[in-house]
Amino acid sequence: MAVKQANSPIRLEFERGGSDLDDLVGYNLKRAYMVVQSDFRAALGQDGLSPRVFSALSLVIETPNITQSSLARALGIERSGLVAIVDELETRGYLQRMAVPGDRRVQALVPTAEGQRAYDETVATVRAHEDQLLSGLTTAERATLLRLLQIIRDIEES
Amino acid sequence: MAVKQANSPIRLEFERGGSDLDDLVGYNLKRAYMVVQSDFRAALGQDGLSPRVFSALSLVIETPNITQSSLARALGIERSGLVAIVDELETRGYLQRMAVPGDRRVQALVPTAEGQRAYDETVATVRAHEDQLLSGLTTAERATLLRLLQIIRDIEES
DNA sequence: TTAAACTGTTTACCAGATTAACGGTTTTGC
DNA sequence: GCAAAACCGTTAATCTGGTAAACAGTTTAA
Repeated sequence: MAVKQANSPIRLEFERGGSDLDDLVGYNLKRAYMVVQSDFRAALGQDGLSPRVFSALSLVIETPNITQSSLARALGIERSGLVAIVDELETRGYLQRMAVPGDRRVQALVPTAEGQRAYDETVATVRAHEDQLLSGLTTAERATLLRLLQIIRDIEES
Repeated sequence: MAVKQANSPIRLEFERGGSDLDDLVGYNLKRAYMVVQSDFRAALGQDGLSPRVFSALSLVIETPNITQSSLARALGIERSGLVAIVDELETRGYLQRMAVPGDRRVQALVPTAEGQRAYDETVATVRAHEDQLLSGLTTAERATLLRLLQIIRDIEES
C-alpha cells in the first residue's frame, strides 16, 4: 500500500519576517498581550488578583458608588460575567455592595479601606513590572504605543 | 549625577478618563486586541476560520512540511492544543498530515491546493478589513505600532 | 543496550466569556 | 392611572481557547 510521504526535510527555524502574520495588527496584538499578561500574573503571584479582577477594582476605586451595570459597560463585558468578579472582590474584603436609597434595583460598589490599600500596593507592583518588562522601549515609544492603542480602542465606540 | 530616567512611569497629558488602567500597556493591549479580533470574526463570517486556525494555516503555507511540534512552538501554544486546529484544517481539506521517511514519530503538514486558495482569499479579506478598521492610523503610525508590538513579542524569547 | 528525550494524541480540567432566562424594580407612553 | 417596556443583578447552561498529565511509539544519547 502506498503511504503518503513528504518530500523534503523539516526546517525548524525561528525567524520573524516573511510571514504574513507579522504584518497583521491583530496577530501582533495578541502575541504582545500574551507576553504582558503572563508577566502580570507572574508579578502578582499565585493568589494575586487576575487581570480582570484588578481592572474591576481599579474602576471601582476610580468611581466609587458605581453600579455593576456601569462597571460592566466600562470594562466591555456582560453584567452576568461581572457577578463572579465582584463576588471575589467582596470575598476578599476589597469592596461592599451597598443599597442605594433612590433605586432598589441597583447596588453601589464601594471600595473598603483594605481594598484601597491592596489596590495601591498592587498597582505599584504592576507598574514596576511593566516598567521592567518594557525597558526595551523608550519613554517616547511607550507613550506612542499607548496613544495608538487608545485610537484602536476608540473605534469600538462608534 | 546620572539619573536613570529612561523608563520612568508615564503620565499622559490628556488621559482617557484619568483611569490608572489607561496608562497600563497590558490593559490597552487587551482592549485593542478585542476590537481587532471582533472585526476579524465579523469579516470572515459565521463559518469562517477562527483567528487561531487562520494563523496555523498561514504558517503551514509559509513553511510546508512543518511538523506539529514546530508549528505549536511557532504559535506559542502547546502541541496538545494544536491537534484540534490541525484536525479542523484537515477536515476542511486545507492540509494533509503526511508521513516523513526518516522519522516515524512526526507527520509533516502539507497545504493542499484548496488550502492555498482558501488562504489567499482569507488573507486578502483580513487585510482589507484591517485596513478599513485602522483607517484612523496613518501608514507611518501603523508601521510604528507593528514595530513596537514586535519588540514586546521578542521579550518572550528570553 | 538501556535510559532519556521527542512526537502526536487523548483525557481531564480550567478560565473567561456569552446567551437566555428569571424575579424584582423603575420608567415610559398612552 | 396603568400596562408595557426597559433596566438591574443573578443563575444556569454552554462555548471557546488553553493548559497539564499521561500514553504508546519512536529516535537519540550515554
